[in-house]
Amino acid sequence: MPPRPRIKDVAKRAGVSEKTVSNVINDYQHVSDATRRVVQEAIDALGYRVNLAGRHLRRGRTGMIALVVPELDVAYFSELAKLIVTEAERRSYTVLVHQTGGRRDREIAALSGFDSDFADGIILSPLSLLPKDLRERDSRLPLVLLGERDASGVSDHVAIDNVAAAREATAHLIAGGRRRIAVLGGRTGDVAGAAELRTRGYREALADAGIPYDPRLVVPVHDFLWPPGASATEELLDLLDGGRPDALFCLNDQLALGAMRALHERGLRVPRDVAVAGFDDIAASRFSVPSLTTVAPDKDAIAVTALDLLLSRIEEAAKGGNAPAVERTPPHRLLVRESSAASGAG
Amino acid sequence: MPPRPRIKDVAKRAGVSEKTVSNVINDYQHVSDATRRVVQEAIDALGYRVNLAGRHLRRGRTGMIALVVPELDVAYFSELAKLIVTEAERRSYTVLVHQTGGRRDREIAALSGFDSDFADGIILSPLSLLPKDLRERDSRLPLVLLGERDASGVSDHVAIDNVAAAREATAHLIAGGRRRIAVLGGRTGDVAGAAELRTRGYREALADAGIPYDPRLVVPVHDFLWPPGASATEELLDLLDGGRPDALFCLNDQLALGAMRALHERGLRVPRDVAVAGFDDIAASRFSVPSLTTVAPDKDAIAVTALDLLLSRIEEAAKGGNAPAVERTPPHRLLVRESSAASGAG
DNA sequence: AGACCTCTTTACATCGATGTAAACACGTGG
DNA sequence: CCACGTGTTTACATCGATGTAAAGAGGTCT
Repeated sequence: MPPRPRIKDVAKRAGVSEKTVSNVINDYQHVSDATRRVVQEAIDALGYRVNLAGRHLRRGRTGMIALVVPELDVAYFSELAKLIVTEAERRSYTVLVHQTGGRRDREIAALSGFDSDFADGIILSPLSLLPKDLRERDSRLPLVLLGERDASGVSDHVAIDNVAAAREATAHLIAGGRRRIAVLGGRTGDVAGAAELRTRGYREALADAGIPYDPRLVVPVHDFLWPPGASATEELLDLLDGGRPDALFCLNDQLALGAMRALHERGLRVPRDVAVAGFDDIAASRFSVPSLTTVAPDKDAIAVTALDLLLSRIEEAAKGGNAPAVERTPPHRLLVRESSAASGAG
Repeated sequence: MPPRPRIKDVAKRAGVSEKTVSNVINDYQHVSDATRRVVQEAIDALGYRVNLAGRHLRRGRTGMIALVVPELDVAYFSELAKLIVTEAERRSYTVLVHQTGGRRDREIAALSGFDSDFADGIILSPLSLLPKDLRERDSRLPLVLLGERDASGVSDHVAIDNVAAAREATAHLIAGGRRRIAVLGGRTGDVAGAAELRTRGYREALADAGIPYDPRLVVPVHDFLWPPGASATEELLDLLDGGRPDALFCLNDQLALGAMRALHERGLRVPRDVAVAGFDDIAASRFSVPSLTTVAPDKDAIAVTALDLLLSRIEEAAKGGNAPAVERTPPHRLLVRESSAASGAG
């Protein structure tokens, strides 16, 4: 089989210059119809396709963006990845996927494109990144942060209003007659991560209802997955002297599903004995038994907004601009399902 | 801020030629320690990082592989994607992710690298691709197919033994006293897709046990997701004259979870009234209520094998070789959980 | 006819890194 | 002392596409 044809070969065959072929490929305005036709025929005949390495080198842009998430198999991130890949494709960008495992060193590496300048921009969903890491970043690579508060105002940021969302979810549980509401995955402290913000919203809702805050009900977990959800639940159920919760607000859906599993094993009924609410609205939550009440971030909006921001940053960077960082807050809503029906007695 | 340094700048600063810098970067053997040190210092001082576009153009390889799956948010694929991305990274490759939505035209486009020659190789998990599409493929881009039978022997292929796995799962249900076993997502026909192969295994198990085959119990579905699982189940439960199934063998776990949800809504208990088994062993299946019996393909082995094959193909292609297509069959095992406990009466 | 436009096409340099092949340096053995 | 080998460094061409600037073609207006 012959080697892949190059622009040179197309030019030769069409009897025009290489630049004219390039002009046809790139839809340059001033190309006569006749020339265009001849060139196109040569392209088709030879089966020519542009060599992206050459184009990238010359243009200085790759047409790729990096998507960096903690783990691809965590439903929230895979659902988001799906949307971002799809949306990027619509805009003629290809997505490179990296995983950090939530490790700070990996997240820092991502900030500067993993020691290469390959992607035109980065969408990063950090877990452990500190504000100072952002401030100390020396890369000019366009960057959009997802989901965690960008305390430094250093880069564009897209996240729902975590405090408000958590407050609504907690208020909903309270409205259902629950009083001892635990937070799985909760964390207090001044790091402004998703866990802290959601915990803050929870405390605000308690305060609104005049319910005293019991720190024993805030259970940090290491991974936001099923098993920690189950074990945190076990732990809570062992609380004595009336400390046992009548509701679990889980900071993501996997924790909630793990929790429901543990409740089931203890013979407790959801929502009769314990109400459960989650966060993220992953697809599985609609079909669990019982179905899970959860906060649904508008993932489409998140994906579209992140790409809008990133691509306009890329535009801007090409022109040498440097506009101030932007903060976007896509909507969310509370989806009430079976797991949080009002308690009978109260 | 100064522009990004190039090899030229490093060379100037270190007082050596550009090629020597390149040699240092690429760990070329014959570089004196003194030179190496000087160059490394210049690299560090300037914060030099290779420009991949330049390297790619020169080398003719990009260091990227494309992973093409139907949908990233389908748990089986996102779990696989996680493993493949991780494994590729270990081998210094970066992964480009594409989604086909299971559409044949997209899968065909993937076969030749989506009209660009960007990736060094492709891992494709097809749903609708036909054997003839493979035979007609004119690209020499290294390719590994996942999960569907490569009837044509045209390219490397990695898949578990779907027939045997389905046979084991079905036999397990039969051993638990079930006699009317439905197949959700089943399909008869001669296309050798996963659905057909698994259905074949199911029929073999029935034959082994001397149970007559009832075509009404084979319910094709369009998407392998929860809602079709639920609606197919509704349909089966409406079967009259003793046609109602006492077990559901679902060709993936999402179908199974949707089915369990539908059973729950009809007031049927799993496994007492109806046993359920799935396929794929997605993480959620371990924590559903009841937990789901399922066939667990060895996903690690699949990921590692696919990368082994692909990378050696890439090696080989660089040398102009052309070894015959390879077929690999990673192991699988049946995970028996709550959803398929033996029926009481029988 | 000549000056001047606009539209189309082209020659050439360039993006950054690296393979090739040759030059250079330093020993060793005859 | 010179030929030769091993190890190290370098000049130069090259990968493929495209931006720049200028040349060519054809027409209009005076």
